[in-house]
Amino acid sequence: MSQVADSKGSRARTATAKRQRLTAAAARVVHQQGVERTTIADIARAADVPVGNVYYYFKTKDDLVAAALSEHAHGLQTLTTRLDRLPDPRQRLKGLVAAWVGERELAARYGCPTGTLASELGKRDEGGLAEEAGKVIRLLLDWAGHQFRQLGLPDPDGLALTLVSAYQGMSLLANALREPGVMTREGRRLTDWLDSLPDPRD
Amino acid sequence: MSQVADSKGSRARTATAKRQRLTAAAARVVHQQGVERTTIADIARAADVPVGNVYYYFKTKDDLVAAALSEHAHGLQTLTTRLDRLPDPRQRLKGLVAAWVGERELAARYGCPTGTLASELGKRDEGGLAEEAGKVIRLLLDWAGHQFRQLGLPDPDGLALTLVSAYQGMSLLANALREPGVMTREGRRLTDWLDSLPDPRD
Amino acid sequence: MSQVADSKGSRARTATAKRQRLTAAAARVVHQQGVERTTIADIARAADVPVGNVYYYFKTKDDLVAAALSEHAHGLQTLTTRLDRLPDPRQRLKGLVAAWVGERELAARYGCPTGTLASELGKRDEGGLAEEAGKVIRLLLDWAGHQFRQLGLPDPDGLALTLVSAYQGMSLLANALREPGVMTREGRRLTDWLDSLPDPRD
Amino acid sequence: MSQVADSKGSRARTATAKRQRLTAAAARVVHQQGVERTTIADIARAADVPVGNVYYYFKTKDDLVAAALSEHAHGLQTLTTRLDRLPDPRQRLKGLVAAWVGERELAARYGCPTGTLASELGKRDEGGLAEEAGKVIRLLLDWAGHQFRQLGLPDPDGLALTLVSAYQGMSLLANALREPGVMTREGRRLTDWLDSLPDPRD
DNA sequence: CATGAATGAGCCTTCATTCAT
DNA sequence: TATGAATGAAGGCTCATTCAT
Repeated sequence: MSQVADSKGSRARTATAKRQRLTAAAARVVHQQGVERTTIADIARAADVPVGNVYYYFKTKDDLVAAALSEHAHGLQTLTTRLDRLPDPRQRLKGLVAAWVGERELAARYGCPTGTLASELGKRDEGGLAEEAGKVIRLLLDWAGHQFRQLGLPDPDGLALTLVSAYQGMSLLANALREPGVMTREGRRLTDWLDSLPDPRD
Repeated sequence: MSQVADSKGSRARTATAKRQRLTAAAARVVHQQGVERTTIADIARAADVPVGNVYYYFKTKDDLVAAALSEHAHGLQTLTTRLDRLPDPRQRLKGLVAAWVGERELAARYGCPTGTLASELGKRDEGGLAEEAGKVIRLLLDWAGHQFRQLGLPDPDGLALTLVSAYQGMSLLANALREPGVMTREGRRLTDWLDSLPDPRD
Repeated sequence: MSQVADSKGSRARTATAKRQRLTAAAARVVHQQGVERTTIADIARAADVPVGNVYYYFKTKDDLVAAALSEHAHGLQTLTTRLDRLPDPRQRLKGLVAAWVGERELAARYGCPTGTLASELGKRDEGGLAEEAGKVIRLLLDWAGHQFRQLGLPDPDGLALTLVSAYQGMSLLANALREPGVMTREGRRLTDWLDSLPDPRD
Repeated sequence: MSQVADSKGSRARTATAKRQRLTAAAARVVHQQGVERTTIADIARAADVPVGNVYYYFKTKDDLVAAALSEHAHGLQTLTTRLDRLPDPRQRLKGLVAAWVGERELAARYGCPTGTLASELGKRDEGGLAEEAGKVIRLLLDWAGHQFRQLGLPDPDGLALTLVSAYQGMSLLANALREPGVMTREGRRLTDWLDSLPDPRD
């Protein structure tokens, strides 16, 4: 009994693992090369999966891109979940900024994964992937808005917009100029800004 | 003789006009569709030039992209030149922000022409087009830095970075969320910020 | 012990049932979609059998097509066996025509199962399936020839050919024109023709 | 002037010739192999055109099939136009039958070009090619109906249906049985039938 | 210089068939 | 026997680029 279960479980586990490998590879390669320049073969190679087999897990290339997107969303949620353990909303926001700065090398090389993806997908008409990318960014906006709200600040959503917008801007510039230092500098500015905000709860 | 001259002149003029039409078309279409999704045929059609003829003016597709890039650089210079007529650096910077907000519909649909281009080109290794895109953004940074410097503010280049970064961020978010309102809101914030900066020259 | 026996028996019965389900599904789906447009997966789905399992019962796709063919042959024999119960050969032939007309909706949508299959398989070189299809049609020719012979008519095989040919023609036209009425009209004509034939036995 | 005209003409002629070659090759190869088993490469090879170039003339494979269909329609009209020169409608109809019988070898090998095409296309849902095939067959029905009408016979369209139906049936059987003799025998029967019809105009 | 046509490499996707358990 | 997964060979189609005139 347990053998059968194990057997099935192992197969399922393998299948899931492969799917996961493909998703992760898609997220990584698409971040690095962009959607259009990324080949199914590229992703298959990165995931060490035969090309033809990719289609067993993802019906189309767009499905893979969607998976990459949700992988980024997942990474985002992992981060915010971790930050949520911090007691103070302001600390959480500063932790977010710190995380961004921590990724400065990647950002300087390839930009923000979600932002560049949204940018590229935004130039499409069909598929609905652009909307999907927008949703991932909204996750971040919502979380940040929640923190600002907890701080009791007026217009928390506006503040979130400013924060996330600053992140996207600094990522894009760091990337365009190939200068991780942009992340450091603007990150510090954001941290200072967060510190400067009053805490009406006092 | 004069006929021949006229003919040549007219041809030359025509030729120049064609080149210009192609450049403008490339800038427009690439902004809308992105580099990879844009076909030489797309640009040729938009410029009303036969496909085969494009290659007389541009040796490769990358040359056309470079032309699109310089077209954006040119547009940028036209704008800053106009703003330079304003007497006050602060007014010039606010004029820049106003210009950005004025393009909010386009930004919400396709993002910042230069920013999205830089983002897409940044995912390439070869060609040097990424560097080219960086240069165009630097033009903007330099101009803004110049204004902040004229205002006598400390760290003018840092302020320029913050300003341009904010622009790229708000364009990307407006685009990702398909909300021109982001441009309006963040534009107002930038204007307020510019107004809030001291003028050490006083 | 009896459990094991039952189990085996049930399995065997199940296995046979599965084979039968696959055969029936193949006949149906191939009739509807044609050989080339039909996927093993299509048939497996229609038979509610896992794809991988199909190959336990049929070594190749062609084997499945052959099974579909013999399924049609079987259906044909079921029909002629039923008609054979009628006392008069002329009644039997008219019964055949009536059966054809009874299938007019299916014929108008997908043509004669055997005829369209023969037509498609006829465009192959290898495999011998074309011959197989020819044999099924010959079954019909033989049966009809037998009836005409019993009627004592001269050239009974020629009459059979004319009859079956008319059936194939009207099926094809009904299908091409998507008009079941063709079956009705030509069926009536065939019935009248059968009635008009003399009965030399009188 | 004439040089330019010639030059353009020659190019146009070449292009047209190539298109024509592709159309003819498509008609031929599709007749022999069927739609699904025919690859673009097959047609390209038969027309001696590089594969990639095919798409300059035909946007999709279906376009090529449509071209093959209209090629058959064209052949049909060439035939009927020739027959129209005969003074008597009955002679024209008998001429049609004779033409069919003349093609018996091809019919025995590959069936009626239009009929088998209609049969294969009829198993599709999309594309509208099935309808197109139906139209080609209607051309034949209409012409035949016109002849019967000129003969002053009652129900001329019904007679046309019977005639064309007989043709499709005998082609299919000749093909399925691989016996050109079927065409001869049934052709003779049709000729006799046409002769047996009264001429109400007498 | 202009232009329709040509070329070929490459990409996404499908599918019959096989494998591992 | 059963079954999800794996594999690899095509096939349709696109497109940057080149050619011939």
